Amino acid sequence: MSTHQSATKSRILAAALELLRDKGGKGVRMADIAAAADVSRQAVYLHFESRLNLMVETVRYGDEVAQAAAQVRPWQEASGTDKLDAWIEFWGNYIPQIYGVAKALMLARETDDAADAAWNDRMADVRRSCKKTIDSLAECGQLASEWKNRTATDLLWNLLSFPAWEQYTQSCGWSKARYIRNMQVMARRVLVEP
Amino acid sequence: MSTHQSATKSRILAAALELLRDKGGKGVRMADIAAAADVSRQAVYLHFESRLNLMVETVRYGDEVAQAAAQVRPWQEASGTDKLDAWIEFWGNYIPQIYGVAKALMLARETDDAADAAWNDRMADVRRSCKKTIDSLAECGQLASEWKNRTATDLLWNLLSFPAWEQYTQSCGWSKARYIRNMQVMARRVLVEP
DNA sequence: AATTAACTTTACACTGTGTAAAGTTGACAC
DNA sequence: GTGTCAACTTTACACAGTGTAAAGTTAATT
Repeated sequence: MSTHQSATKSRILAAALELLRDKGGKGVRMADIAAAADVSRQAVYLHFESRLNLMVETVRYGDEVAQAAAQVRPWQEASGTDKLDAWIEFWGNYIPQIYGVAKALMLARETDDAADAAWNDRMADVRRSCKKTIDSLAECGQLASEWKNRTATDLLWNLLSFPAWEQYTQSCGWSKARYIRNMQVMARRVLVEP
Repeated sequence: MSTHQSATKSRILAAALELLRDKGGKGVRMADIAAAADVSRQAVYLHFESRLNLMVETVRYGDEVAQAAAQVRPWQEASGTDKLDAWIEFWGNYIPQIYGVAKALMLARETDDAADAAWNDRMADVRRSCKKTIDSLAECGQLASEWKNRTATDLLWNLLSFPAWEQYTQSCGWSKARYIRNMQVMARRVLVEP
C-alpha cells in the first residue's frame, strides 16, 4: 500500500485533495491545483493524462487516507442488526472525509463518460458492502419479510447515497452524529422485522 | 395560465424541453436548441438572457405540462396515511416527466449560483408538500413517535429526492410502478406508527 | 563533457457562452 | 409608395478553461 510515486506527483495529488475539500468539489481548475502544488500547469499534464485522470487518482488517494481513519473492522466482524448499525456508523464517519473529492468526480461525471464509469465503479463497491450487510441480516432471520434481499440492498444503498448525505447535512443541517443516529433508526425501521 | 409569449420564444422553449428530455439533461448546447427551434443561435439570446435563464424558464414550462398530466387533487384532499400514499403516487408519476429538464437545472447548479438558487427554490416547494403530508400524518396521530415533525419532513423529502429517484430507476432498474409501490411501503415503515 | 529526466515558459488550438454590430425581411402606418 | 419598426440573420469577436506543442533550463548521472 506504499506509494512509489514521484514526489511531485504526490504533491499534486495532495494539493488537489486539499483544494477539492476546501472548495467542496466545485470550481477547482487545473491551474489552481498546479499553483497549490507549486508547479507549472503543464507539469500536471506530465503526471496525469487529463483532468479526469487526476480526479480519479485523487479520489483513490483520498480514499487511502480516509479508509485509514474510519474503522471498517467492527462492521466486518458484526452480523445481523449489529452489522447494519456498524455499517452505517462507518459510512457516516467515512463520507465526510471523501466529500469534496467525491463531489468533484460526481460533477465531472455529467460531462465525461470516463468519470461516469469511475463513479459507477466506486458506487458498485458501496453496493457490495450494502449487500453483505443485508445478506447477514437475512441469514440472521432479521430482514423484514416485506423485502427480497435484492430490493433491500437497493433501499439501503440508496438510503446511504452520496446526494442523500449531502442533502441531510447541508440542506437539513444534520450533524454527523445526528445523521448516523437517524439513519440507523430509519434503516432498522425499513429493513428489520420488528 | 395562458402563455402570452411570442411564437418564437415558445418554439425555443419547446425545443429545449424536447432536447433535454431526449438527452437526459446532459450535453445540450445553446446552438443545439437554436437549431432544433430552427432559429439562429443569437435569436435565442433575444428571448433569454443566458443559458441559465433559458433552463429556468424551460423547467417552468415543462412543469406546466407535467402538472396538468399528473393528479394533485387526490393528495390535496386526503389526510393521514392516505395523504402519504397519494403524495408518493403523485410524485412518482410527476418526476419522470420533468426528469430531463430538472437534471439540466441540477447540473447547471454546480457551476452557476443562480441555477443553485433556482434549484433550491423548487426543492423548497417539494419540501413544503412533504411538510403538509407529515403534518397531516401527525394530526391523525399516525406519525411514528420516534420522529418530530421536522425530522420526519427531512426524511420524507430525502426519500423522494431527485437523485434517489434517478438511482432507483436508472441504476436499480425499478419501473415507475415499482418505485411508487416500494416507496409507499418504505415511507409507511419509516414514518407511520404501527 | 554529454546525456537524460524533470521540469518551465510561451504559445496556440479547441469548445462553448455571451456580446456587438450591421444587414435582411415583412408588416403596418400614413 | 415610402418610412419605420420589430424580429430576425449573419458575421465576428472576447473570454474562460482544457489540452497540446515545442523549445529552453536545471541538476543529477555516467
